[in-house]
Amino acid sequence: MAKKPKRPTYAEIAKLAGVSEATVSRVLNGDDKVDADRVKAVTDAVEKLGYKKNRAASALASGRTGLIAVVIDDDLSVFQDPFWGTVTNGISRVLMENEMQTILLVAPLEKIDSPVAQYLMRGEVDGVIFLQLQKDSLIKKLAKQNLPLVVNGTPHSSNPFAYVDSDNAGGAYSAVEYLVKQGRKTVAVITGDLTNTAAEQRLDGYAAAVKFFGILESKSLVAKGDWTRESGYSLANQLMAKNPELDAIFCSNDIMAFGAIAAIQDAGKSVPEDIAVIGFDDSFLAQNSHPGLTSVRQDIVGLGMEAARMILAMLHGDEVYSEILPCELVIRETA
Amino acid sequence: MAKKPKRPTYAEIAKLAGVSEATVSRVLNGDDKVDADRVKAVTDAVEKLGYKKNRAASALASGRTGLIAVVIDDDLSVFQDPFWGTVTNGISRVLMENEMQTILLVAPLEKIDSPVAQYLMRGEVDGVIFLQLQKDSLIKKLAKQNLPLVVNGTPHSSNPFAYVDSDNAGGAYSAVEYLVKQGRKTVAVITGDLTNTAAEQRLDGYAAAVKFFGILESKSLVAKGDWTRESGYSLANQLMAKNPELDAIFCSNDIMAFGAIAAIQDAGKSVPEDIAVIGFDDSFLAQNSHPGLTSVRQDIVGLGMEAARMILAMLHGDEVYSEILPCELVIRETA
DNA sequence: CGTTTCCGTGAAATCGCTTTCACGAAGTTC
DNA sequence: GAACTTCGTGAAAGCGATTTCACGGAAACG
Repeated sequence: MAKKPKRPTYAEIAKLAGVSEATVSRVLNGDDKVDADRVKAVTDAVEKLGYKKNRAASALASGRTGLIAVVIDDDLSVFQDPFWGTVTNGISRVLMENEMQTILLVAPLEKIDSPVAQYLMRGEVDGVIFLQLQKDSLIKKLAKQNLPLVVNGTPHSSNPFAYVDSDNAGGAYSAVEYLVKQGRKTVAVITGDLTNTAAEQRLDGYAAAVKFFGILESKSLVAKGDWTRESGYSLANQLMAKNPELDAIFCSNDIMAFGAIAAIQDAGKSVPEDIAVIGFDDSFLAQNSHPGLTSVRQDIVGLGMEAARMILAMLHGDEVYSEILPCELVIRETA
Repeated sequence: MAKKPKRPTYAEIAKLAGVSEATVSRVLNGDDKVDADRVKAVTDAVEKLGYKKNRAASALASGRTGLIAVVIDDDLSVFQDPFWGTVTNGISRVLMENEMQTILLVAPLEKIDSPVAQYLMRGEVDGVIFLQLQKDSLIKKLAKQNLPLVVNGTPHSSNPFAYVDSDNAGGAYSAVEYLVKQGRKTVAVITGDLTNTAAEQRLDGYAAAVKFFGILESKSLVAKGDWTRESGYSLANQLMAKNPELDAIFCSNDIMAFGAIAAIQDAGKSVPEDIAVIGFDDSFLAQNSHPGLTSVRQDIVGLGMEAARMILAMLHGDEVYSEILPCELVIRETA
């Protein structure tokens, strides 16, 4: 057991500052109607004693725990994808700066009455950030309880909660725009699993750019993938077979892009000379591959930081609106 | 603000069970010397009321927060590597099962008096798990305070704290063993940054196997890398130049293995026909590359789970010993 | 049997902070 | 200048558990 170095309490501060404990509390919680001299006296005393609030006592008295839960649905793969780790990093950073604690909940959320769900509903945390969309029913129920809540990723329908997401459509658009400006005429797309809003939006961005720049629009240029390398490989083969003119492929993630590149090379063509390839995510993979993959980068840490800021704003009672963060095309060798 | 659904307290349980609050506390905290009938009465009441302890109140009264901190030194790259996310996943899972909360601290730990360090020393958590080795001074100071503490990774010297790590040496050994059994005669190694104990151990494992199986030992077969793809590439070239007989390379991580493979192929040789390559980590990269990389897999989730179990044991007052988890060779196409 | 130990139990104090409430001083109103 | 507000402040009552302490009865001892 850790030995407890006796920490100062309100009693000592109050004595040293010559005020009541109530006033100490007011000062420390930013109540504005306290005489300036007293505020000074208290802050000085706090400084001098190196005082830090006891979170447990504070939580007990106020009912606010100072905890924000980050919920990750634990279907194995989740944290294997560095994406979520990075988002969490951003969240943690912002919360810490604001004296809030990030507590991590990795668990299957299948049922609305799972232990985690109950935990959240019990008011053990001041707010929740969901990484990726969960069962809507749970989220709605929590929202109804007025528990501050932010979701990472765009929901399917209009929803009673705020979310943050990358500008998937914009990112896809800029990838296609770049390809066109490089002189590519026939740009295909390999989508992700379209039940996923991110995949949908990336396809929308592609379609919008194709239309805007007036290059060939064709159903045969749209291949529906499922995020896997295999789908990238086989769909790239199909695309090449159906479209002899094909000179560029935009893939909705990096993994599929690698599959596509392999297919292109196996077909005896070269990247980017014959066919340019752009991925999405600017993953570790993209950065460390050979040739370097041109890819759309999301501000992943930013997603986390923004989610955290939104939660803090909600806690503060402010009105909060969903946010879309811009993406950026990172140009390497494949396009 | 979340509305607080009024939760039951000891008072109600005590009334319903016909005992004092003190007894309720005893039952709920597993004090064994309580009359069996009363235990039954209390547990029944708890069940019936759907009671859950208020953590803040409990923490305030007992001085135990129920929180375990997971500390990650935030030098950017950290959570980019899915390794730590996965470890954290394991930790969180075990702690949650034991009604403990995982709080995430992502912050630069440079100074011993950083905010995070102070936070930890202030007794805001019951225990700490460090992901990767931190400044020894901080850890030692915390250990001196008797704060339960587990480190992921092997420390350089004997230390006053417990750690968990993978059997790096064993993993490397088994990789070389496999290569030898496949008939390879001249096996080189590309090490990681040798100031790192994991890199050191992997090299030791390689050396032990080379000696044991009686294959060629030579300084020219040991190339000192730094974990990067570039080092893998250039060192593989050097190795090939110096050793015409070279027919296998064991790399201390997957990234360098990919660099090596690129070098081999650029030299007009093929993998694994001419030269076999084995990596370490069995990363996402290894699983999704083409050709599939043969690599040494660590039980990453296991590392986290074990660390969590160790912390719990310490909290329980048990003697705890460092643990080394076995690695497993995953055979794919490159060897 | 009388006396001493041992044990399970409840009353009450306590943990450290927040918040309500009432009070007196100062500021307004007519 | 009486009556009414407004405002900053401290006393004190919680928040909901844990833990100390003392008590009475049962068991053990002589």
